Amino acid sequence: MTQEIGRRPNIYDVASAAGVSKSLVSLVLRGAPGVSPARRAAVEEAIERLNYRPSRAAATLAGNRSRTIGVVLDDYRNLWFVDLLAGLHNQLAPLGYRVAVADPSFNARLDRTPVDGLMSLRVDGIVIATEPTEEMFAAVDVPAVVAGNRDMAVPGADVVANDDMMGGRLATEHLIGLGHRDIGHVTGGGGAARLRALGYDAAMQARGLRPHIARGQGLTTESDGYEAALKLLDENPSLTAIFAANDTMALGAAGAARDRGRRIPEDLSLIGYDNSPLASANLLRLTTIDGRNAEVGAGAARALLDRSQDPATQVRTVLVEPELVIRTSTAAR
Amino acid sequence: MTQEIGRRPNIYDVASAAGVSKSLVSLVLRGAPGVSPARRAAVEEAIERLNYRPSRAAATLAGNRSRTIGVVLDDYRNLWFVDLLAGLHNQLAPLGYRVAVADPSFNARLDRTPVDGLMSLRVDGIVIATEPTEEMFAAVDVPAVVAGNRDMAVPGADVVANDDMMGGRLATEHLIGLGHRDIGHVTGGGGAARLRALGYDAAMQARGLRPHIARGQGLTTESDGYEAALKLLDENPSLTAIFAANDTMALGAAGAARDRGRRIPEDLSLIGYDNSPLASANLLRLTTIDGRNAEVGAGAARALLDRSQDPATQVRTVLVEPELVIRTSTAAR
DNA sequence: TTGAAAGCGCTAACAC
DNA sequence: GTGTTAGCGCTTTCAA
Repeated sequence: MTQEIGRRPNIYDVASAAGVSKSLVSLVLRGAPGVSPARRAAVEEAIERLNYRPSRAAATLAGNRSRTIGVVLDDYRNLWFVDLLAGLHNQLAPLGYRVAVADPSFNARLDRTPVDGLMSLRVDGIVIATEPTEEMFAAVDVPAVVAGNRDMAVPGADVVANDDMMGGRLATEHLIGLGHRDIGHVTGGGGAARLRALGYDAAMQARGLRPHIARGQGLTTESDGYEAALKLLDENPSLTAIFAANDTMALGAAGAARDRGRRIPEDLSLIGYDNSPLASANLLRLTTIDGRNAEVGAGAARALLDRSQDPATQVRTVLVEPELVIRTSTAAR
Repeated sequence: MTQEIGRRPNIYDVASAAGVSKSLVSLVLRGAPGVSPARRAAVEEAIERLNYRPSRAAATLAGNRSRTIGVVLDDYRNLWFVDLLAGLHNQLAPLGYRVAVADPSFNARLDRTPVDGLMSLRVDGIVIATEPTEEMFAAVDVPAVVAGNRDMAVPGADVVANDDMMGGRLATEHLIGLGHRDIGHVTGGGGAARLRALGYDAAMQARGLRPHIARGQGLTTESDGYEAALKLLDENPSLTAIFAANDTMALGAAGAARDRGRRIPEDLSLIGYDNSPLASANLLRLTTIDGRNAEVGAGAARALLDRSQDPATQVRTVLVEPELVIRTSTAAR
């Protein structure tokens, strides 16, 4: 053991411990074919014995690519992204790619936008899972895909999303199918909510029903849902059903219903959107629309890989079909 | 503009565009003092014009440190970590450090443990915000701190946590103070839950009250809380209050109460733990214990910085005092 | 199938 | 206050 104490082993240490050259070690690390089993075993044994971990910094620098995909997230509090990340990871991990998450609220002050941090990491692609800003996409110069429907288009970026308008229609038609006629909608800010509201509106109009839409002060939080639902219930006492733009707002709406003495589903049917962990909670057992975010994530990964192979690919939009998930927060009138 | 198209600008490009040497650029990047205002402005202008983003890979490799702190997270679904990250970030960002998150469920298959990935990133320190495993801390060779109380101790790592036992006592004493005598506790797996249960037990014993503890099949999820609370309510119909080991389990308990026809707080008082976003939802308005996770995060950051300055520092445990947050899920008997 | 050697873009120590 | 230079630990030709 000639290795100094305290120094981290590097590829040379492994190579000499295994009695091979460092290129050979590099090949083994990347699982390249055509390395003799004996040498491969020797290298693996040396890696294990020295507790060697390759430096990603060196690999990124030398290879001029990080094998990392960056994801720009909105807010950890809204759980819709969990399946998105899982879907991304499932596609990407087998190819040796990693996922790095950037939250706009963190690492601020170090970078002007979360994208800056990812560019400094030399990510090979970016998934924008938030409402994009001009500043943000000005900084991007790798393949990018926008996950989810947004108000603003990012030039040159593919879009992979669930079909929010169809989802809004599905939700509304479910309520209509249960016999409801006075159906309110609780909406918020952002492209997805806008489309869900359009779907709601289309379904109502198609049946000649009058739409009732309300929104809170902010975006799509629980308290926005609460506020908006109160407004709806107070202005339209005959309402028998509410469609909330997402599960978090539906939680708020459930609070409003409770505060107005309306039982769910006996007095008021409630449907959400996202099929987040919240929806399956026993207190809510919320009927909701599943945007199939894992498939959105997988689609985003594929779009990124396609585009990095051929940057000139036509920009496209991929829409995943949402599904109705029936629980017990909705009932026949 | 002699720069090739397509190539990313590097520090040389900036230097020559600004008419200075590359060390000067490096100094400006790190905000070093003692650079003349004129040259600093020239460098900043060049950075802006070329849209230059320094390569973190190169900086890490050359500087032999990444200025990044790694955080190992449990599960995105449980929101207790949100404030922890904020606290970490607030301490670290002014010093130019970044935070990288590793989720055990992601990036699996690439690494044996999430720690491997962070070591490959050459993080300067690690915050373990999950139940540690032997495999995990065998791989760590940078300063480490465990955030939160855990079953297993990590040798050489500081611990920063809220005082879960005191919190358990606080919660229980709040209920006792409201006149409750038949108080049940819903618990789960992990070190924090164990200590919270001890606090509950101590408070009950101190008043000569008989403890009733139940747990679900799994760890500390909503459905575990639901199951355990059902058990509690069915076996002890005289129960007038429940203390749940965290807010997520409290949500489950609220579902169980509803299913057994118990109104909160009229028929049953309910208290949670964590003061997560869930607790402030209007449907719950949950009285809870605030573990002050932002301060835990800040403490973890300080512990890491202290230890990297002097690795021989005595290992210590820092306990943050939890606080009772009263909402309307608890009421006098 | 394996080895040698040239960088990748930066930091830090030192010289001026 | 500013410039020069030697690596950091890898990947990637290219040759053997």
